[in-house]
Amino acid sequence: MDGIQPPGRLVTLTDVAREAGVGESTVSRVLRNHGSSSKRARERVAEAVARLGYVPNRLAGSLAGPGASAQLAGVIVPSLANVVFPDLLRGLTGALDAAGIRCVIGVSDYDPDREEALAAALLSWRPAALLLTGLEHNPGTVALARAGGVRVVEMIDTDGAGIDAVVGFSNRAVGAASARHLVARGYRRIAYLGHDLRVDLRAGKRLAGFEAALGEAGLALQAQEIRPGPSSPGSGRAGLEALLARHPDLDAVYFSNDDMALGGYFACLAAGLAVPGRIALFGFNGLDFAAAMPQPLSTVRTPRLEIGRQAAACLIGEGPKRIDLGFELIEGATA
Amino acid sequence: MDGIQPPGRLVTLTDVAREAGVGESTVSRVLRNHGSSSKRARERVAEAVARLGYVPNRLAGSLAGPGASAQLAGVIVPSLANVVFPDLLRGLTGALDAAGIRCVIGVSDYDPDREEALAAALLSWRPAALLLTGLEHNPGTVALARAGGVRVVEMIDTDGAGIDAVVGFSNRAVGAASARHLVARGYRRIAYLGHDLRVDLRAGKRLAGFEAALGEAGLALQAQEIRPGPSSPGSGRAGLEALLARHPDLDAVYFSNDDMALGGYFACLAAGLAVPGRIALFGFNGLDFAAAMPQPLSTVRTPRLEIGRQAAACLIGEGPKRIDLGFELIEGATA
DNA sequence: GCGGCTTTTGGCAGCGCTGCCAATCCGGTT
DNA sequence: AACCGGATTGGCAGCGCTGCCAAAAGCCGC
Repeated sequence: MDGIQPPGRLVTLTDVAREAGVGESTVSRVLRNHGSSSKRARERVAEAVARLGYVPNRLAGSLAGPGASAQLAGVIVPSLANVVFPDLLRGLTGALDAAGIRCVIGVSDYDPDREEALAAALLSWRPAALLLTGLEHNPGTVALARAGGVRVVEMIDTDGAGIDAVVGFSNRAVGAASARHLVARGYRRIAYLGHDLRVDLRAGKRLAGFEAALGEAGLALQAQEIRPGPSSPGSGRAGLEALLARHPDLDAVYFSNDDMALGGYFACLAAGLAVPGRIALFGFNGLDFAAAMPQPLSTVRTPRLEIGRQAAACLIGEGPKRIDLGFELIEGATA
Repeated sequence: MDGIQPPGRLVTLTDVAREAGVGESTVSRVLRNHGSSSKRARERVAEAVARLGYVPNRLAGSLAGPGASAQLAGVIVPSLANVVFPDLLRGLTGALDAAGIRCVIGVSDYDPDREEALAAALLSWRPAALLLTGLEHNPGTVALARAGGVRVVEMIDTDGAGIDAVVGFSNRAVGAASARHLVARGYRRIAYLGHDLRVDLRAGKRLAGFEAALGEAGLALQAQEIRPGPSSPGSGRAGLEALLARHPDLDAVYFSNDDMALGGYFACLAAGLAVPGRIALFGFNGLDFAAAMPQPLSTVRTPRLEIGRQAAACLIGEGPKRIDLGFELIEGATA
């Protein structure tokens, strides 16, 4: 398999051509199944490839080809700690795989400057597309994306104008729907419990939509608890405990996401507070565990995988520029 | 920023050289900060780069350089649905970022053939390293990895021989430690509840270690429930319900991971079964939520991020070939 | 103002591949 | 037997960059 190569040098297409006794162009054509070639040529090339263990060098291939690399996609996500983004990647890689496109990933840690640096770094691989999260970016990032000569897809958020293609749902609408649900269920003394909003702008948009809808119902947020650091069940539990200590009269809490809500639920279990009788809980994301809870979590299911898939479709088959995939409110039993 | 380029062509190093009034080699040297250059040259190049919005083409750079691309790492994980792998990626990207190395990812869906195809696809980008999950691969994958002329790092599992470098912990030892813990706590009628073992070989190794340790204590697994599909809280809940229906006399359950265990905990809450009085639960992974539960989950914390970091170190600074990062048994309150 | 030295510079080949084009081949015609 | 159109083929330039090397520039002391 690994042949008798002088260890320093890998097998090249030229080696294959020599071994197969055909020209380089023939090998190239056969391997890419592009243009015409005789059965005999195909067989000889296949044999030589197997014999030498040839692995094409796409660096060279992409450089020589016309549109530079059309085989890589640059993806920048703010985090990998939040299930949302791996789910997004899952949808992406799944759909891109079939097209032979690989994802090169960058993690911005919710830092726009880092995002910009990553955009430049990823563009230097001349990807077919640049996939960003959200609509808010540094001017420099936008300039890079525009000048990069690549398709740009902004994922998850549709509340605002995008650079090129946008695939996601309206976070404002999610917040509004969540508020309307709580109001309709009769909750009046409602608080918000979230993680750092300065970094997670989409959570901020949900909250804005939530407050707006509350306002329309003549209500206002009774309290707001913002926990430092990333969202987590631990943070949600501590947050709800803190919130209820300060505002014992609350009857419902809107969490920035399901992880926080799960922590809140644990806090209620631990303190023996009836859910939703004493306090109602409402999440966001519709994660797996939400449905498995003794009382299914009331939340909003977001089409994370589908966003990834549609984003992939956007770079392959020139789909529409703007796709709103909506969301689904899950009534659950906690609110 | 995006200059006055004819839209088809991106700015090249030659353009920068012309704009700056210096030679191409000078631009190259300045940009890579390699070799000596005058202050004046550096300034002129910097200006030209900014003026033209130049983004280097690493495809070309890597092709021209000596060791092909040393700036990409190919990573193959079996799944992105299990938090473990995003965590791994998180550690990896974090550590690799500083070195300017980007990860190209492939998701094998626990399929060795797919893994092999992905290995070939990733190697075609001439990465500096190939990072695999686990130690079990197709012969073809191993051959590719060896012939690829790249550093190979196998992550997570240390129970067996690796191709090149191995970073992880012993899954067998985790299983054994978990069993000893349960035995020491007095549990005797112990069952295993997991997801499909044929695909998740590491879960199988944990179970093997678990059963071996049980055997040493003169005990045997009372029952075993394998749920189809991936692990999830929903699957864990349904699994525990099924298990207890068949074997009401169980006093402890070892889950394939925390997600499953969380589902089991929910099942107990829903059925009003005392944990650990009526039934003890033991997980694996040490996820965030485990500590936030009303009763902290008894589990084993695995060094997922650290595995990623050490794997990164393996490709940068020629670290040791084999790193066992161990694990930590968390006593919790559920077992 | 001139060697002798170091620093800085530009030209150019070539990394492995693909696209283009001209050459060759094949089978059937005339 | 010479001829024709399409299928198949190989040669070679060139993608954008880096490494090498020789040339040019700068610097020192005399």
